[in-house]
Formats: sequence, structure tokens, C-alpha cells
Amino acid sequence: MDTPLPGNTKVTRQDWLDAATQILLTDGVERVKILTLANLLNVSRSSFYWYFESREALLTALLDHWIGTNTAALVAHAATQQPTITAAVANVFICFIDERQFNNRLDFAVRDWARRDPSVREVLAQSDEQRLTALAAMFGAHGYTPEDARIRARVLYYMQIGYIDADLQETTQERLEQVAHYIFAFTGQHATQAELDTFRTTVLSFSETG
Amino acid sequence: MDTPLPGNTKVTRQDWLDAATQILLTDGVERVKILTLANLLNVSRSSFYWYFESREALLTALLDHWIGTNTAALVAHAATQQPTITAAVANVFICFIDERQFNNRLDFAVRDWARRDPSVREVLAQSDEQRLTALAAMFGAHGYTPEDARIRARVLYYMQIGYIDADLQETTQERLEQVAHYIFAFTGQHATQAELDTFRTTVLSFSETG
DNA sequence: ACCCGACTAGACATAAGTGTCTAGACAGGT
DNA sequence: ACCTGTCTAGACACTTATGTCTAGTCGGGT
Repeated sequence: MDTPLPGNTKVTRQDWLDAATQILLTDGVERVKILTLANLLNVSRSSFYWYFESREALLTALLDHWIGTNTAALVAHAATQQPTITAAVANVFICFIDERQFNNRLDFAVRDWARRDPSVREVLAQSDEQRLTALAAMFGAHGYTPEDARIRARVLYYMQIGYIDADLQETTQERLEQVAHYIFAFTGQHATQAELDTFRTTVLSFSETG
Repeated sequence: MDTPLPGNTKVTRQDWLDAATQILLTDGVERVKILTLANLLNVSRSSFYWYFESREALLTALLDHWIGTNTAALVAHAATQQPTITAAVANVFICFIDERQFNNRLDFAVRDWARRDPSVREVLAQSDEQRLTALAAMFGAHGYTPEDARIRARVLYYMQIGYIDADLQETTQERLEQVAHYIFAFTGQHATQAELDTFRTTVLSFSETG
């Protein structure tokens, strides 16, 4: 994904998608230009049209892929049973804390895209609703009232968005120090030291594998 | 700002800036095109070059204006003395809750812009630092330790960003209901009913005048 | 050896964007 | 009446983007 392909390797449809994703992440949709992608792949611009009907088709494919992965990931994490609400929130954080923050920056890029494209906005709204519902259910499973669960889900969800948007250059360690405080904020109770330690190990192992 | 000028009125440099701001808010920097602005002002595209040396000059002017207003606003609100931390947080919320969310969406647009332009990123980083320092000082003034104040400032700040980014279609009333919970999260204590009532009146009067 | 499907390059047409230049409208001071 | 500075329109040159069409390359199956 990060390294452009060597010139001799066969170019695939996925390569175009990867290149497009890369530009989408760093520069936004508006900068996803076919020539740019072709240069990244060391290939002629016109080859693009063998794999995709148009630029629009590429963007649609990109969006479809995003829905399939990013939304499902958070929903799955939120649905995983956890002994305490602290652990549950920590688990959700794991879903979005990793070295590259790949999916999250993509999430942001799509969010920006949605601002100027109504059809994308609709897809995003559905995804938001699914994720919020999953998070609210998570809080609900730990004794919060439906109203309170919904609010806390929103706070958690929107803060994650803002966190990504702020585009911090932090190490995993720095991030972890803050997450301890976040958990306090979201659950209304301090995490125990044991819980924090468990959380640290989990996240760290996650970062290394991802 | 929202209504395009009638054709007979004299076009000013500020009109170009306003039109550009409008597009920046709704569509992002990439869509700030001179022809688009000219059409909004019912004026020839080439007239633009009397007021601005280039498109780049327009964008720079736009950024300068944003710094002058948006950053100063939050810093001023954060520096205002408040009896309790709850009131202080509430006061900061006032700074960003209003019907149109004008400055905040602009803030978001600039944040997006910064992602692809290093010089903008630098300006934004300075602004972020100023605002975070102001918020941290606010928490510090109410007895939080420097470390805790800093973290809470960041949570508050980033959540506001995410809140704007989520681009909710809410009434002021709906927003207020949530803010009560936000305050709880940020201060670690429940707001008293009296404080919430005062907060409601303040925000509502602000919305009406703004 | 050949053929055919997968894939690519390059030439072309078209559109949209920036920026320049020139002629001139229009209002206010003299 | 006429200048002069302010502002504008329209023609032009240039660049960059999308999308089309054609002629081909290249490898695997037969």
C-alpha cells in the first residue's frame, strides 16, 4: 500500500484502488486524479479505463470497500462481551488506536467527502447510525439507561472523530496515557490499575501485529 | 454572506472573501474556484485579479482572517473568570454552540485544508496550541493539576472538533440536552440543576442575538 | 506457429481551470 | 468638458483534467 509497485509487476484493479485510497487519505477525494494514480503505478493513464468505467466508478468502489470494513469493525468490537464498562470502552478504543490510524483517517476522508456529495452523505449517515446503535447497546449492556447510553455513545463516538481529525503526532505510549483519562470521562468512574494494565498490554500487542 | 449580492451593488474585496468563505465552508478549499465566486457575485471572472494577485493570495487572506477571529474567540472565552468549573466549561460551549455553527465549520474546513498544505498546517498547529493552553489554564484555575488540566482540555477540545465534524442536524434544544452530559464528562461531577438552567438561558440568548 | 483475451500506450477531443492583456465604462475632482 | 483612478468585460494563451479510440504488446492455451 505505502510502497509504489515495481514497474515490472502486473497492475491489478486492486492496485488502482490502493493508490486511490492512499491519495484519498493524504489529500482528500478532490485530489484523487487518474493521472496521479497512474504515475504512482508507473502505468499509462488510459489503462485505468480498462479496470473502471470512470473516475466516479472508482470512487464508488472505494466507498463500498470502506463501508464493508470500517463500520463492521467498530460494530463487532462494540458487540464483544466485556466484564466491565471500563473494559468495554477500552476495547472500543483498541478498534481505533493503532500506529497508522489507517481506517480512521479513511473514515475522516469519507466524512469530508460526504460534505459535498449527498449520496455519500446518505451512506455515511447509515454507517454512523449503525455504529452509534452498537455503542449505545454496549453502554446499555452495562446498566446505563437507554437515554444515558445513547448520549455516552455519542460522546465517545464524536470524540473519536475529533481525535482523528486533530491529526496528532503521538506515540502509542502517549496515547495510552490519555486513554486512561478518557475512560474515566466516558464511564464516570476511574479505571482500576489492573484494568489499565490489561488495557495497555492488549493495545500494545494489537499495535505490534497490525 | 449567505445571500448573493444584487447585481447593481458595487463589488468589494470583502465580497470576494465572503463568497470564498461560503464555498470553503460547504465544499472545501479544493472547490474554491474563481469562476464559481464570480458567478456568485454576478461579475466577470477576470475582475477578481484586480483585488487579488492570485487564487493563492485569496486563500492566504482567508486563512489570516480565520486566525484573527476563531482562535481569539475561544481563548477569550476560556480566559473569562467563572465561579465553578461547570460554568467555565459551559461558557466554552457557548463559544461553539450556535444555530449556524459558522466559525466551527470554518475551523473544520481549515483543518481539512491543513492536511494537504504544510504552511496551513503550521498556522493551525499554532492556533491549536494557543487554544489548548487557554483551556488547560481554565481547568487549572479550578484546582485541576497541570497534567489533568491539560488532558481535560484536550478531551474537551477534540470532542468539539468531532462534534462539528459529525455535522449533526440538531436544534439548539437537542444540543443543550447533550451538553448537560458533556459537562459531567469533562468536569467529573454532575452539574447542579441551577447551573444547567443558567446555562440554558445563556446559550439560548446567545443563539438569538447571534 | 497461431490466436485470442487481457492489458497498455499514445494520439485525440473536450472541458474546466488559472492567469494576462487590452479596451473601455463610470464616477468624482478640477 | 475632460481627465484620472477605479473597476470590469472579453479575448487570448496555457495547463490540467476526463474520457475515447486505435493500434498494438504479451503470455497462455491449442
